[in-house]
Parts: sequence; structure tokens; C-alpha cells
Amino acid sequence: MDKIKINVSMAVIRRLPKYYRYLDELVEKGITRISSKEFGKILGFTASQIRQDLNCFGGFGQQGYGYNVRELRDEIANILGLHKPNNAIIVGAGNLGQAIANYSGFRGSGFVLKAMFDINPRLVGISIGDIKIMDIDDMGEFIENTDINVGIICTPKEGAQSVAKRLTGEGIKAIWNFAPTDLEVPENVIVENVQLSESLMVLAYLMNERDRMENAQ
Amino acid sequence: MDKIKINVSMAVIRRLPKYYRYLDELVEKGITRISSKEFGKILGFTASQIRQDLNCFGGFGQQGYGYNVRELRDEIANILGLHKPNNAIIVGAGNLGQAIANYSGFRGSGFVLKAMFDINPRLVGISIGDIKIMDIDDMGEFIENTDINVGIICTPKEGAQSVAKRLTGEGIKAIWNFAPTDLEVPENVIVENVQLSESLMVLAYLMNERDRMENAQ
DNA sequence: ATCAGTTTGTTAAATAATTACCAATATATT
DNA sequence: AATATATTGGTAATTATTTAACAAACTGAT
Repeated sequence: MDKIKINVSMAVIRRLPKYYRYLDELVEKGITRISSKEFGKILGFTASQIRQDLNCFGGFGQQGYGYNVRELRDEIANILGLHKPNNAIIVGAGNLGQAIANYSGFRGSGFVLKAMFDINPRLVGISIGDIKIMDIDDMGEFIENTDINVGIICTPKEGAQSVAKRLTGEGIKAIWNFAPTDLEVPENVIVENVQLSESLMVLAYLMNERDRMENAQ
Repeated sequence: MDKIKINVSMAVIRRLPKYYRYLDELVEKGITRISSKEFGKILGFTASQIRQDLNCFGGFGQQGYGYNVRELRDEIANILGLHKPNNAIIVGAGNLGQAIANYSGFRGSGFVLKAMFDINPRLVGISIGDIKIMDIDDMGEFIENTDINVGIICTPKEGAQSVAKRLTGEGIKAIWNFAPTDLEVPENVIVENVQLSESLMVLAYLMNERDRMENAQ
């Protein structure tokens, strides 16, 4: 990694995975080079934005040529830290937790699921794929022994904050949160929320807005 | 709804569900009024931002008093269109599809799940709760007869675009997309993406960045 | 009723993000 | 080797978003 701008904005960071995804597709198609102009056309971004974004992390392109697709993909993988292994556990082994346990997107992201935990004795002992559901009281010991650094919260809203407290108490440094609530965690703990209900409400809004527009015509 | 600014930015729209969620909690706690200042403290926003956002849709507050919590919540529900019924189907009845079928967040959002569809004959015929999994070839007829206007795509990446094409061909006007790909749809069709892999990569980036910072100290 | 203290809606200022531009420098062609 | 063409990286201009400021208008207490 050549350079890293001190404060890369979240707007840029949230575009990186999309760059990565499309570059990976280009590699698979056997395309070896691409200009910001072409890439922008594919992504629906301006060429300027792509060049600005990439330049937060280094000058990966070459004048008159563009970007080497494979090289750029690997650089972005590196920036995203996709090569770094991170052991994770899921807390909450209900429908959503089980779906996440089966989630194929872990592959290639560096995250490795090591176990699931639940309070429901009916679930404890079951395996999802090769992942065991364990009692949540065994969680602390497991985290310590297995070098877990990511907790994935798939509990209902009500239990989420207490789970977060327990996880951070055990020294976990990052949480992927699917519970529909904002977690309070110590300053150095990273939380990335997946708010399904918010996404659904935005969809409702956009549908509603379109109706308003049509009626206004 | 008093007024609606012509072009409300997506930044504002994506904050509305959060306003709604917190207002709902305040109603449940029995709090009847709140100022933008207090509300901002709870949400982690500035008071200015809250007043600006709300004023895109109307003057819901009162000087010297603040906002009536219940009233404001109901106004936002109305703006989001949460009272309008929208019949939905899920396409792709694997782990994720089943988890979404059981998703409690549909309640109170106006969306009603009517059926699920899959190509896998092993899944067709099974019920998830009281929702039947049907053969995808029966989808067109079902959409027509049941007044479906939202499709929820939970298929793998590979099948997603063809499903989207089929759905829009049947006249569906909105898609909630969980497949890790960008869908091409006719102009008037709304797509809201839930990109789990992008969220996970952002988490990876932030963890990686924190490590860089710590090593730089 | 009056007055001090609040708090809004709105306008202005400041900040952030995106887009346009262009010199520098590469490639490709003759 | 010379020249035309392409394309970057960085800077400047533009646009969008957020924050600050404040007159107007309400509440609640005396």
C-alpha cells in the first residue's frame, strides 16, 4: 500500500466493496486493463469520482493506459483487509442467525465462523453445517480459547444490548449487528449495522413517493 | 401531510426510519413531548439537522414547546407510507429467503408476505410458518391474482437478474434485493439493495484501519 | 397580564462531497 | 523517432449537506 490518506470519508469506504466486486468480475471475464472512464460507465459513477476515490489510497493507474484490473482488485482487497483472518461467532441462532451461518459471503472476506450461541436449550447442541450451536454461558471461555474478534448479533432487539456488553466485556473488538437497535459499546469497538427494517422503510418511502408523483401528474 | 419538498435527498430519507424507531420507543416510554435538542442527544444528531430534516415535510413542531412525540411519529409513519398495504413475495426459498419469511420487521411496515417461490423441487410444497413455497413457474399467475407489487430476491447472484426480469415483466414495481449484484430494471421500478457482503467488507476495512492506527502510534 | 426562558422554522455560513479541468506522461501508430 | 491519442493524478470549481444563527412565537411562572 503506497499511501493512505489520513481521513478517508465513509462515502468513499462504502464504495470500495463495489469497486472490488466489479473488478473481480472483470478479472473473471479475462479483462486485463480498464480506464476510469470505462469503469465508471459500468458502475454508474463518474470517471472523476473513481480516480478521486482510488487516489485516497495510492496511484494505482498509469497515464495513457488506465488501471491493471487484477492489480487494482488485489490492491483493494488489501485495503479492505480481506486477506486478514478474523474469527467470528454468531449470537442468536434463530432463523436469521442460521441464515447468516450459511452465508456464502464469508468466503473471500477473511471472516471465519467458529461457533454459534443461543439461550434456547432446544437449539443448543444442534449443528448448522459444521457449526455447533452452544450455550451462551460457554461463550466467554470459547472467545478466549479460540481467538474470536468479531461478534455477529442476530438476537431480537431486546437482548442485543446485553449481548453487546457481554461480547465487549470478553474483549471482542468488532460487532456485525443485525438487531434493530443502536448498540452502546466502548469507544474502540467497531459496530457495523445491518438494519433490515430501515431498508424496508426506505423502500416503502420510495414506493409512496412514486405514487405521489404519479398522482400529481 | 402539510408540504413535501420536491427533492428530498436520500441522506434525509435514510434518516427517517431512525427517527421513526426512536419516536416509537419514546411513545412506549410514555414521553409526550421532545425538543430537537433532546432528540438530537438521543440520536447522536445535531438539533439543527433534525429540524432541517423534518422541515422537508412540514412544520410539525411548536416554538417554546418542541414536538409532540406521538403526533410526530405518526406523521413520519405517514411520510414513509407505513400504513399502505403492499403485498410481497419472496423469490429464492433457501436459508436467507426462509429467514426473511420469518422476519418480524414486516409487521408495522405495511408489507404483507403472500408466498415464496423456488426452482428447487425439494422446497416446493413446504411451508414456512403459514407461507407456502411454490414453483417459480406459477409465479406469474400468482402475481396477477394476488395483487403483488413487491418482489424480494433471495436467490444466489447468478439467478438474480433473470428473476428481476421475470418480476418486472409481470408488472412488479419494487424489488427488495438481497442478491450480491446490481439489478438492471426498467426506469420506473424501485430497487432497494441489502448488500451483506459490502457491509461485511466495510467492517473488515474498519478493523484493518484501526490496526493500522494502533501500529502507527 | 407580563416577562423570562424555550424552541421552532428559516436563512446564512461553513463544511463535505462530487465533478470538471488540465498539465504531465504514458501508449500506440506511422 | 516523431507524433497523435489516451488517460492519469492532482487542483480548482461546483454542488450538496450539515451546522450555526436568529427573529418569531410559544410556554409557564409570577
